[in-house]
Parts: sequence; structure tokens; C-alpha cells
Amino acid sequence: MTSVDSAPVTSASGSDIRVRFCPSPTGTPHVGLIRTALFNWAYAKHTGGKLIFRVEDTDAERDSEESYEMILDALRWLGLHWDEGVDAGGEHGPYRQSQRGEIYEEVIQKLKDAGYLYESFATAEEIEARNVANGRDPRQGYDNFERDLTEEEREALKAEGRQPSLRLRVPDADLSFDDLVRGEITFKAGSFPDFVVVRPNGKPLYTLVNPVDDALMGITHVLRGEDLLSSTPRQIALYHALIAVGVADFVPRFGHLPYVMGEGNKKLSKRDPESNLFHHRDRGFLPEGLLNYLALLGWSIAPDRDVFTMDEMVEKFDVEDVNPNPARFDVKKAEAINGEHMRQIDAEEFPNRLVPYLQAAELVSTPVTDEQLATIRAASPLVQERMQLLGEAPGLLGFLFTETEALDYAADALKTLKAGAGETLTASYEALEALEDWATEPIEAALRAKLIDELGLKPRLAFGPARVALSGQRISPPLFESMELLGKDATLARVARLRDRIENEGA
RNA sequence: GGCCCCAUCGUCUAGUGGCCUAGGACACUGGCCUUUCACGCCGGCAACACGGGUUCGAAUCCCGUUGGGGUCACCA
Repeated sequence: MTSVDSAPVTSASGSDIRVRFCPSPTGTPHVGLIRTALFNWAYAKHTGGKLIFRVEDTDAERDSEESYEMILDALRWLGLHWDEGVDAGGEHGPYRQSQRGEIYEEVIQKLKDAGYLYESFATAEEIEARNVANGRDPRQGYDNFERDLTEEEREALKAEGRQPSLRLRVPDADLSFDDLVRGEITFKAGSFPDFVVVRPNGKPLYTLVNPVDDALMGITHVLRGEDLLSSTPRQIALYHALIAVGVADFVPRFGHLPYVMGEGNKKLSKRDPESNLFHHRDRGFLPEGLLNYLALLGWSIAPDRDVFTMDEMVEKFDVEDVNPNPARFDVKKAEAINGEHMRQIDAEEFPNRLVPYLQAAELVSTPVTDEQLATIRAASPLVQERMQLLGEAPGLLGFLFTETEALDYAADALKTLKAGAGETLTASYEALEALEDWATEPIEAALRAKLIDELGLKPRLAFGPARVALSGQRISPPLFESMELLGKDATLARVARLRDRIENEGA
């Protein structure tokens, strides 16, 4: 057996760096998982190395094809491209573990032949009972008691009908490694017992396939969640065995990324909607905005700046700068960052981003008509700088795609109508009806002349009723521009409609 | 409980021994701008967990305490 300290650690430091993203397809993509993907991606791009995308689908119970599709959808939506792996090909495939059975069998055989693996018959219940019987904490785990079972003892157990799992014989020595985000970490001998790598049915476990694939795929830097930190010494022990039997050439470097936390002080739960990437997409986050925010969870680009593009991140990102503290997912800040990106989107492009959200609300058709698109384009400049999420578009622009007769008045909008609102609308109607040049400037001039100068109203009171009449909302795009967009007929009809309603129902 | 990780404003962070009476951002808040809401601008509130060292000097280094988290699966 190789000594613990003698195995070579990778020396990759530039374009020879190979990182990987290897999710298990269970459930919907979690923002913490995406943050891990982002850091791996950024590190590969920054160093000129390669990102390998592998799928760890060895748990038939929980994995699903649907979940696998969602992960692909997520990475593509975000623009996190990989160089090698599922759907991209490469010389180390296949990249789905469910298709690598034969490879594992071969490795298991080598490890067995070299004496690194031994048969273990104890069940979880028996291990716990054994701890109790020996006066130890039941949570202590396996005590390696089957390491030196004799041939006769093993045969006897098998004769009872028991099928053994296979455990790796872990070196009885302290084990240290230099974590890329946390520095030197040492685990004391005995704190990482022999662990199961192959089920009794012969199927390998994550504890085996993850390092084996990393080794076979030449992964040099393993950047993953902090939850895997305590399994690192065992993995390194496995690496030593893999090197000894010629499967691996070196031990990779490890970097353990901090948790993404939720409310309270708990890891953001998969059950929390905020953990669901698609929940944020549905609400109207931009890929660039969400990615920017996620990058801030454990990393910062500069002391006085937190809005940046992915190109800028790639230029600056180094995993050694990642902060080891767990970070709380703050949706308010995420929205603010997203708002910054909304304003940075090219004005020509912005309307296109709105379309899917207006379609989801069934305000425009799919595909969108030329006329609808023209309206969206015209309205875009009015809303671009007042939105934080694309999902606000239906609320803000819905009135442009609603027939006057179908327009609903929001309760909080009606509440803003004070006494005299009816008269104000009548005056507005008169001023507008006489107008020939239907454009923002003249509309504003006419209304100001009538309502402010002539009637002496305060602007808020003068224009509030018309805003409700047009949009049905308390909050809307700028009024005069909205009138121009809506056209004279519809504007007059809406002003009259609300006025009539006030007169008939007392508002 | 054993092992391991973490510890700066409410939140995300900058800070790698003197530039720190601790900087930025979000949130909150006062004001300006203003046809609503935003945007923008100006201002405010607010932190080095605690205790020992080391040092001329510590948020920064060391030790301890406390607190939080993770892990100890034939799940990944």
C-alpha cells in the first residue's frame, strides 16, 4: 500500500485544469447546485481549462429522466456551456454513470485483486448494536471489525445466506489536504472508517464511482459543496488505492464551496420554493442577473462593485478567493441585482425578453403578431427602467392588450379616487376630445392647461383618475405616453367608462 | 456524542499587522427629483462573537471559550 503522503497531487495550474459538474438528477435544479456549476464553469473559463459535465445517475430509486432534462434546460438557459460530457462528447465517455457499469466492474476487480477491498457482512442495525454493546456512541459508525475475517468465517456467513458488501481498507494514519478555499485540513486517523463502495448486489456506490470517474476523466480540481468535505479523506484514500492499481495518475485538488442558506440558519431546503431555479426563471429573473447574484454568494469581484457581466467574472474569478462562510440567499438583493441588469439590456433586445412573459399571461398570442410586437416595442422604453423582473410585464403592460370593455379596476386603484374624480375625468375628456395632434407632448399640454392651470388641481389629483381609467391600476407606465400608445378613441372611451361608473355607482 | 468546517453592519461582502474613528451593496430610513411607480441624486442607521496571548501596533497571527453548521448510509 502506498504511504498516505507519497501520492502525487495534480500540478495542473493553467489550461491543463479539468473541472467537472456532476449532478445527480433528483428533483428540480437547486440554486446551490447552480452556484456550484457556475464556479466550476467560471474557473474553467478563467484558467482556459475544461469543464466536464457528467451525470451521476446511479440511484435508480430517486433519479429521473425528467430531472435530467431539467438540468440540461437549466444549464442551457443560463449559458453555462461545458467542453466535454453529456451531449458534447469527449474521449472519456459515456458521461452518464448508468452507462458505465462495465468500467466499474473492472475497477472493482482490480481493487479486489490488490487487496484494497474486503467483504463486509454487517448491516446498519448490527453496526449500531455493536457500538452499543461496546459502550460507544451508537452514532459512531463502523469499527472495521471485519477487516481480518478468515476465509472460514466468511464462508460461514455466506452459508447463512448473507451477501457481503465491499469496503475499502482505509489507511490507519492522519490524512491532510490543502483545500482551495479553506487551506490545510487534517483528519485524524480513525475518524474516517472503512466505507462501503459496492452493494451486496454488486452495484457500486457513489463513494466509488465519483472518484473513479474523476480519475478516469482526468479531473484535476474538484470544486463541490461543503457537505462533501468530511468524505474527502476517504476519497483521497480511495485515490491512493486507484493510483496503486494504475487507474489514477494523481490526486486532484479539492475546493469546498460554502453552503447556500435559507431562512433561519439552515441549508436552503429543496422544498423551499426559493431553492428552485425555475421558480426564479418563472418570476422573470434574467440569466445574467441571477448568475451575477449567485456569484456574490461566496465571492466578490471588487471592494466597491457587485454588478458585473459573466465575461468580467470569468476574467477575475479564482476559486482561491472564495469566502468559506455560508451565505444566505436574499431574494430582495437578487431582485435588485437583476433590476440593474434589466436596465443594461440593449433597448432593441429588451422587448424580445418581455414576449414570453406576456405570452405566459395570455395577453399576447403565440407566436406574437406583428401588431402586438409593435406595441411591446413602443411600450418597452416606458417600463424598462422601472422593472426588476420580467414577470412584472403583464401587470404593467396588460392594459395595452385588454379591450376597454374588459378592463378591470384594481381595488387599490379605485381607492385613490377622491371626491371630484368624476368631474376631473369629464374635464380630461373635454380637453382630449378637442385635441387633433394625438401625441405625448400635446396631450400633456392640453391636460395641464385644463386641469392644472384652469381648474387649479394638484398634479396628483389631476392625473390620478385618468391613470386608473386607462390602466385600471394604481401604478402604470407614464400617463401621457400611455395615452398616445392606446390611441385617441380608446383613451376617450376609457375615460368616459370610468366617469360613468363613478356617476352610476358613486365609485 | 466523535470528527470536520465556519465566525466583520439585519443580509451579501471588502479587509491577508499600521492606509480602519472598518469600505461597498441590498434592506430599512430622511430628503431632492416627479403625473403614479420606479430610476437617478444627496443624507442617516448599522458590524470586527467573547477571553487570553504574540507585537511598538491586531478585524487581520496563535490558543481557548461560546455560538452556528455539516458529517458519521448498502443516498448522492
